[in-house]
Amino acid sequence: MKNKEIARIFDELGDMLEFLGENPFRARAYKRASQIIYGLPEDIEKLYKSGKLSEIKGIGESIIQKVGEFIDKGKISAYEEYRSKIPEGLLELLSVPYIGPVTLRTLYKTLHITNFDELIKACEDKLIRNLPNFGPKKEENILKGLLRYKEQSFRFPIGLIYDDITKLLEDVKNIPGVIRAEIAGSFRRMKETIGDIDILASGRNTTEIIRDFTKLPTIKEIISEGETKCSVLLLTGMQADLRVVDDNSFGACLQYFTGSKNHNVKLRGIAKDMGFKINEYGIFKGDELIPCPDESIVYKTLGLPWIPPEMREDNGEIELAQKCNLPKLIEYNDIKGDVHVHSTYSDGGESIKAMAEAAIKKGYEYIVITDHSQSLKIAKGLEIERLIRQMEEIDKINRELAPFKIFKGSEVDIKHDGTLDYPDEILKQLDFVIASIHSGFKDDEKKMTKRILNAMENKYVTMIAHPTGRILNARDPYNVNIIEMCKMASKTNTFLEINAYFDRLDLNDINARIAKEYGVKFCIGTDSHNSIQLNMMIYGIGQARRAWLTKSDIINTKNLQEFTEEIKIKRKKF
DNA sequence: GCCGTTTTCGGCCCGACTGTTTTCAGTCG
Ligand SMILES: Nc1nc2c(ncn2[C@H]2C[C@H](O)[C@@H](COP(=O)(O)OP(=O)(O)OP(=O)(O)O)O2)c(=O)[nH]1
Ligand SMILES: [Mg+2]
Ligand SMILES: [Mg+2]
Ligand SMILES: [Zn+2]
Repeated sequence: MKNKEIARIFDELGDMLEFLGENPFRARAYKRASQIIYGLPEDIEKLYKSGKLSEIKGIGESIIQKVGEFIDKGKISAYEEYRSKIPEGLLELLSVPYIGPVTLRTLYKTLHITNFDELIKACEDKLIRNLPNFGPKKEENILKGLLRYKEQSFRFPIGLIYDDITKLLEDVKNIPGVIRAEIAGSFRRMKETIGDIDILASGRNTTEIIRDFTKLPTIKEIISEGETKCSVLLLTGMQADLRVVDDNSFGACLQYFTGSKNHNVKLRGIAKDMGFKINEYGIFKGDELIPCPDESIVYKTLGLPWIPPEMREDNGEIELAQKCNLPKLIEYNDIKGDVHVHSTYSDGGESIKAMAEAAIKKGYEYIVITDHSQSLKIAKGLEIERLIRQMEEIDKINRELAPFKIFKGSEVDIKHDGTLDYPDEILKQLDFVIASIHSGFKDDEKKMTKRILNAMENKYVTMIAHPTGRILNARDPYNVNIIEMCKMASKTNTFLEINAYFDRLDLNDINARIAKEYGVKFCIGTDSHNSIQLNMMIYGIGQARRAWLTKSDIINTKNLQEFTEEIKIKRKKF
């Protein structure tokens, strides 16, 4: 799929136009198109060839022509033209705090800065302060921005900072005068990675609340501080934004601060057309303020149902809300069991029984124990004899823990030659067989896709785990053809996993939404290697909600009896 | 560049904080 590649080009085209000082709305149109294409629940090439691209709002004649050019020739001439005019590496500086298109243009035109190192040097040589409309503060800020950018330009996986964020929220709630407080931003939308922490609080004396916040011991540096908001750097290097409003505005401000930006822009545009104005303080009809203590009032005033935060990406959710057609998303308490759990038999840290007891504490009815298979030696993969002994132990524990049920499973390696790591006579004895890739990540698309399709064509393979293999901030997805994988999953009744492990989240939101279009059914598994990790389930559910999945799309929302039947279906139909 | 049962031209979300601007532009949320 060329979606990502094309999206990246349009995003850069947007940057180029901003840098060149073109009409900012034109630049924004490219960025908008980039985001639409990135989040497209289909293959852009297919849409282009069937003429359906023009039906998408925000994609017009010029963009379609460029998409066509890229698909046919692998190049976009207008883009190449701009690229030859702008030094490589220059636009990267737009990601540096305090540097926007105007600043960058001045730096380039006057000091001929073209990259990170030259800009650092210019700051150190105190060349910046003398430029027109610049000064010593600006110079100092740019240097700080450069260092911050160098130190930490990546985004945090949501699971990695979940506890820190909830702790910070408690700190805010404990500030005297705070009435209500909530986490907003990408965290509330359950995005897989989080750029910064956004917290909203309500209270009367906003200035004092903000001052108290800046004195918290977890705060390293204040970036900005005013009467309604402040930005700080935490000791962890993360940025946190606090917004404080009167309690009557809490709902409107939560709506604003939850975003996404594109969702807000779309919503505000609709409000405007209807004769309203929305901002973070409320919704206005002329001069009259309609107070919004509750977020749903904002939506209700526009004749819309409340939209779950996970859907607020302007990916079509507002149109659906207008038709009162929002899906009923899977809820965080819908999960009845975990389908991807390791034990000390392979590389897990706790016994089967300990994992089962932790699952019982979470209110689950079942888990599937899925230790690694024999060829995965680094993870203590199970030889066949050990696997058989494990099955016997599971039988024994099941007698003790009934009616809770431990299913016999395995995470069977799809070997480099495309075969599975256990023979069928063994697989058929297992209740739930996971197949997954742990080697040969560099295979080309044809080979990698064939390996995975082969696995799905095995009668006994219940699910493909972490289907694209990506690791957040560490490894790109391997070259699997998502569409072919989805088609085969659907055809063979093989489930695809939404792996909830904090740095996998695989399938991700976009791919899961694509998979649903092809009729795929899912399980959410945590890939837990100890009992605390069972709690990562929420991140997987978050991605499922972001993919608009409902309870019926996800097999491990079924109760024990139904689940027992569901995992037999593929074998019966084969 | 995109869009339109109020428009095919003239709009495109709205506001806070900072710095050097003596009245507001730039960046960011
Ligand atoms: N109306 C409006 N709201 C915005 C704009 N920019 C940001 N917001 C709102 C919506 C965002 O979700 C929220 C927090 O801004 P952030 O920059 O922190 O973005 P967000 O948390 O969505 O993503 P992140 O993970 O931090 O990159 O503020 C804007 O240009 N207009
Ligand atoms: Mg944020
Ligand atoms: Mg923020
Ligand atoms: Zn695993």
